Amino acid sequence: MSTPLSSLPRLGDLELAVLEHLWAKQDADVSQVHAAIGTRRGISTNTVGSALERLYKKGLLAREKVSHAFRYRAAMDRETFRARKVVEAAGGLRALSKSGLLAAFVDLVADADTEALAELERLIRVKRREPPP
Amino acid sequence: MSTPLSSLPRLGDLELAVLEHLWAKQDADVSQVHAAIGTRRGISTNTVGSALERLYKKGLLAREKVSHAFRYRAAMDRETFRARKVVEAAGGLRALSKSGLLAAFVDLVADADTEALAELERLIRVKRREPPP
DNA sequence: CCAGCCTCCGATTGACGCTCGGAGTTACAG
DNA sequence: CTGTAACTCCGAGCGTCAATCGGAGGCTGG
Repeated sequence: MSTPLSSLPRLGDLELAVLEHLWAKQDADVSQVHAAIGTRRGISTNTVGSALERLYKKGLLAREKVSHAFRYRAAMDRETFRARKVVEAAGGLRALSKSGLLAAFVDLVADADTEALAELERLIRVKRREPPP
Repeated sequence: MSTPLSSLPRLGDLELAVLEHLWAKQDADVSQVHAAIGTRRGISTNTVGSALERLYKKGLLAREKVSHAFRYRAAMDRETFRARKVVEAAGGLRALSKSGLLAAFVDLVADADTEALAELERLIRVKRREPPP
């Protein structure tokens, strides 16, 4: 097990939107994030700043002082974040492998999209060919 | 798509424990659930009853009057519930199939458990052999 | 018919996100 | 070097939601 997988904190709507923006833009400061998603919501710059700071304290963002303002970026990429969420929702990796959940998961993916199933299979084949570290 | 996927309500700790108990025991009334998980927590029977009722109103439990007390049982099985949670966490089936999420998911499973990966592969092969309905 | 158990409403508490103002700090211009 | 403007962050108020439990009212069984 390479990742300890400390559980992800619960996120609100604004926090999610902010995170999404940073995944798209790579990095941004408070006013840029506010311009992108705060104006549309009619909220103040401070509110956006609070969300950024909350996310930073939760370890989901990294930041760096540039002149007198912080520049924020996501601490993990979007796919890793979502994948962790998925594992959490499943009740942990142990639950994933031991219960019938994998089967239920495959059912869902299959129902949605046959191509996704093929892609999943391909990914696994590639993965299994990798030598275990 | 077989599942309509109306989003699952947020559940608290007690509600989760109650649901877990009902998955294990099939069905139970308030005092049985309280005896099983309420006593350990030092909470009153009423509190457990409230949790049961909340879950019922959320549509996660079904119930049936037996004499003057309700008998509760889970409205969906554990695997279905978790699988829905997983889809929700992924941001919908669409996100699951279209983004790199599948790859990240495979990475996580692979890191944790090589056997799970093999099982996943087997499940997919079986699934792909099935004629699409 | 009535004592007793059960259900369910309502009140309270606590956690947490959203929201923003204001205090304190820092950078840059003049 | 000093003032102004911008930025950070604390704290307070509000809303939501789960947990908790008491009490009112209903239904059962004796």
